[in-house]
Amino acid sequence: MSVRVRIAPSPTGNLHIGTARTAVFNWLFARNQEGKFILRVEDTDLERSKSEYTENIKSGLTWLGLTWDEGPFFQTQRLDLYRDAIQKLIDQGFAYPCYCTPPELEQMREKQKATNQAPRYDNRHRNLTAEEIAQFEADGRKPVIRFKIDDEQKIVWNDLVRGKVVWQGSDLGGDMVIARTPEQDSETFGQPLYNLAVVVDDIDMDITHVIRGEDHIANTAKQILLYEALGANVPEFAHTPLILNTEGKKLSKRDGVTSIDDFRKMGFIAPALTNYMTLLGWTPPDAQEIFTLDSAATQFYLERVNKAGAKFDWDKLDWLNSQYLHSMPSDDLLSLLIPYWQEAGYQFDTGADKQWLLDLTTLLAPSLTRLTDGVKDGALFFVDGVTIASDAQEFVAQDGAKAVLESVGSQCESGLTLDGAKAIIKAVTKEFKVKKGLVMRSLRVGLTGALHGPDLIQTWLLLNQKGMDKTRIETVSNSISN
RNA sequence: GCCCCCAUCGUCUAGAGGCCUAGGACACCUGGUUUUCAUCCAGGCAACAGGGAUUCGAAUUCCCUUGGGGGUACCA
Repeated sequence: MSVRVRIAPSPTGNLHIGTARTAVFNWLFARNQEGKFILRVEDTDLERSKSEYTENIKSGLTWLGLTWDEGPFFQTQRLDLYRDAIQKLIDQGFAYPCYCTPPELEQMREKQKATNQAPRYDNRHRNLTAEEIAQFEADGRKPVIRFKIDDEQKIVWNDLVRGKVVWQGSDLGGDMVIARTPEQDSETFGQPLYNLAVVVDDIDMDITHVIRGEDHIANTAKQILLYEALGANVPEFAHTPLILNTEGKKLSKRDGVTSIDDFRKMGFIAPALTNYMTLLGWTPPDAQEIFTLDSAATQFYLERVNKAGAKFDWDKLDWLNSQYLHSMPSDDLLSLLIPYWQEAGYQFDTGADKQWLLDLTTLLAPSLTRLTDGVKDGALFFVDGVTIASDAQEFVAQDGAKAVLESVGSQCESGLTLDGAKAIIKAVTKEFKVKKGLVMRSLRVGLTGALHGPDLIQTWLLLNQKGMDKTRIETVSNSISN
């Protein structure tokens, strides 16, 4: 049987890094096994689900390169399927109506906690008589549907990343709710709940491997029972470790930046992000740390996925992102940078300025960690005018600097070449009998207002092509007193 | 509380009984390259949670302790 896996996000928020990482593992596994990767939107929580989040999830997965082979499927469009399954479970005696009210359940749990017992449903309505049911109905109570979970039974599965996992039925919290209270009088039961819907869908979609976060382990035990009651084959399960925050807790929306959208806006690129997410819990056999999704897929095995949670490390992500940015062809990098520059309001013509933009990209590339650094570093080249840093001001106040700048400034002409620039620097060094360092550093201050920056002559050439060198040098030299 | 899972440098990890004096990467520190910053290169610091058991031999197997995490809904 061919492999079929799925990513099943719930549209209650933007695409989360944890969901994305699960998607990565599923995608890699599907690719490795030449199987199918399916997208299913779990929107049975009508209260919290929003279509804008669905769009965000789809665009996020696409941006990351995690394309799906089938779907997206929506659970809200498959309600009949769940309804049939629930009815079947009731008919076959696997499920029954429970008329307990939320306050009653609340009270029951309070009592259990008070006596140091595990809070659970005590299965009190499992064997209601027809008379009792009639009485509840007459009282106007509406039932939820509960699926019987035998306390005595043991649930066992061979987890593909954890090995054998054993669960005791009694530790599952009692008979589980699979359908909510009906909202309309005509209905005998309401909306399906997560565990039921997941199983029905996974059966219907012939899912062979369920790869998901470790936080679902307890659900797996419950779901296996559902598979069996529905007479379906139980798929393989693999529970991946969680991504943890700095405190070592499960990364949640409250940890600030967690949505894929946020990472994109911060200047991370998709290949670096997927590379990093993969590395969080998995290492390729060859120990290579920088790899594409495609190459990882060729050697991806669930058995190599770690068991322990992994803390999210910004430093490592930054490093990976910078590696990608540094090794990328200039025109690729340029096209990534352009949107950021445009958003910053920088004026340029992508046609006429093409070569200039490419040269600028080459100049800036080694200093980029995130694409957003290109905005900061590029300001100098797109925005006229210069502000002088205090240490630069100080440097340029020394003897000779002003004269050097005035001399260089007077020699600035359009059409400056590399050799021309070198010749001017050499001539000025000779003329004033100063060290080359003084000329270079003064010139840097004259051109950029700072003591540090990328290659000076290239910087000069680029500014010259935009006619910004002469006036800038003059502005700075005029600002020097004496 | 109860149940489950997990445990190697600060972080991500390699390690399936002798190859481990525990390897790599990030971060950090030092040096080199550079007019400077960045890049790049070279080097350094730094870990098997603790205790038992098995074994000639344990980071690797087993048990206990400790620590961390997850779950415990008419959320997903």
